[in-house]
Amino acid sequence: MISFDRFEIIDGVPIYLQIIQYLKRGMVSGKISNGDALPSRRNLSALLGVNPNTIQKAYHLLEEEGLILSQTGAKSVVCLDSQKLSMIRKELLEGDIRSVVDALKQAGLSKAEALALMDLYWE
Amino acid sequence: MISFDRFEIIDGVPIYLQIIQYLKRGMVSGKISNGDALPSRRNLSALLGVNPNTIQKAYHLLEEEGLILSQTGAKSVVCLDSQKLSMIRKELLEGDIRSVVDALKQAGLSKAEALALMDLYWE
DNA sequence: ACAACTGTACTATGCGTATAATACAGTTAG
DNA sequence: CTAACTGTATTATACGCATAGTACAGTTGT
Repeated sequence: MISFDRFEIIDGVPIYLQIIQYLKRGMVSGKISNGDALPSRRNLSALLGVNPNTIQKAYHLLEEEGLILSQTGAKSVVCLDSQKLSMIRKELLEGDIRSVVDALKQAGLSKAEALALMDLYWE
Repeated sequence: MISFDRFEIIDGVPIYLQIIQYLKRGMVSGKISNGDALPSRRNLSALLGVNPNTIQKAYHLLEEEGLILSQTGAKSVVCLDSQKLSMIRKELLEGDIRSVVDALKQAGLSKAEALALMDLYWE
């Protein structure tokens, strides 16, 4: 069963997007694999303290992306292959890096300063 | 006059927050200094293609933070000292770095991989 | 002084996110 | 089989973001 232990809601970002992002990052890291069962919509909503409809929205979008499979009555299940995985990896990492690089450049930092800062904050 | 030449709206993030962030980053980088005049609400709204009320919201919040001064009839003006500046610098950079470090860790990257990726995408 | 600009205020509308409550249909485990 | 769980669907409400339009008060430059 996929765990949401270290999941924390950031406000300002839509919750259903954070859930999708969390699961995709789990897939990229290898913590979540093909065939893994997802928590039920009702369970996860209770665990995270959000509305079941919010979980449904996240799961539904993942289904549309072909990353999970759902059938009425049964638990939803991760549906992943190496091709999908490398797509997600590229999409996620590129987005994360581009946004921080833009931000730090706009703040006037040099590449060296940026790298030093990231090195410092890694712990 | 403060320029918004290289400002581009990202969707998914509230526009008024992007404007605030853009100005703060300009202050941190030194491109925006104490006393600089801001574009009028109407001008900037036309330039960015957004509603004047959206600009007003951003400027109003900056006023509440004490970073700009406005008086009816006259242009708004940046109000900055070295103390405010170091506060903003810390707030901005810490936020940017923390979020990307969290994201990359969650995706299973090592520190070295993260630094290499940032080095690669800096151009 | 006057016209053109400035900041400020207010109402109304639409859209997306999130919540709440309810209902129905299919699976699964005892 | 049956009870408890699953996914799915619907309606209603509330809030924040953004838009549109209008209005008024104060400044600035000619």
